[in-house]
Amino acid sequence: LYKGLDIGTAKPDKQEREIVPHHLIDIFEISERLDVFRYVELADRAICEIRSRGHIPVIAGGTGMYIRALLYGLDPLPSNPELRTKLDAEFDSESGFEKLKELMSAKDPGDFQRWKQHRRKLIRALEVFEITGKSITELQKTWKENPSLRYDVFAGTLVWDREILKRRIEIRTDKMLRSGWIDEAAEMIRQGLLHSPTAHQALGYKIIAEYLEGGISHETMRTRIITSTWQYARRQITWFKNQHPESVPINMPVDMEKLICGIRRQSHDY
RNA sequence: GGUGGGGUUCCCGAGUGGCCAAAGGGGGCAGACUGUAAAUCUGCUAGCUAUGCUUUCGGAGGUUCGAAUCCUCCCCCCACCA
Repeated sequence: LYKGLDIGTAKPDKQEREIVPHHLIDIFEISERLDVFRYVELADRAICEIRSRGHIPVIAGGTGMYIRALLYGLDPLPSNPELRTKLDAEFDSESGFEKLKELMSAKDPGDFQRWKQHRRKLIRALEVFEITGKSITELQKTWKENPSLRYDVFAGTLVWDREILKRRIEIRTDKMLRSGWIDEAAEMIRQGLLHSPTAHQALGYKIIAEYLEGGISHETMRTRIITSTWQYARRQITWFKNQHPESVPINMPVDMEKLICGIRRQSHDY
């Protein structure tokens, strides 16, 4: 989605994009704040446009929450950017967290119990509570109790053998570092990546920043990127295993045929 | 060769007689997840025929009712001196 984070987020390159047109790439500046809701709006629009041309859209990516939100929808929870900015300023810090807990345990004990260790979720719950006077848990019930797919999809979760996956992450990291990731990161940091609202969360850039400041060696940086990527991959495994009943496992690389057949079937349905 | 410091559970690292299968961190494993999600958070992490037992704190002995902790010898590592 973000401009500039080409190597670090492993964007498809020019050649790949000539073969398969990609959407929603480079549509945000790193200084922009992004969230699931906006993503779903944009993805819906892109899907609609692709289908209107008689083509089959393929949703690819590892951001579980975004994909689930696209496929199952979001409950109509309100948001208020100004209020949120205010709440963040007040509570999104070590010291603010204690105040937040006190406030929420008084105002909204249910959500407080649910998220008492989780600063961000508690702030979001407070935001919703301030706007609606209701607990976010209460308002999320529609999705929880009656999840239904918004699109007729064939969904597959790519599953690699763990040892092979680890090895692939290592190879991928080295490849990215050799392709100039460090220079890219330096440039992005110069443009304010570390203080960006959401883009700074892209994996690896903060670790590279530490290396550039001389805090850690090249090898330590490399190892940490590999470890974080691996941990992220594990979170993805958990997510897609438990949050996507519609998805079938595609054992890589042997089940590629299954994936292709699934996509073909969709195209016949059109 | 001499002096000083050190060897702790997968790793780093605390523990200097009982409350120690051993703090804390890392890693690993499992899980959560509705507007910052490549983020954030939670639980478990010696073994077993488990409210107890067995093995574990460099190795071998010893002191003690009781040792990761004290003593002796040995093996390795680091720093400084030569």
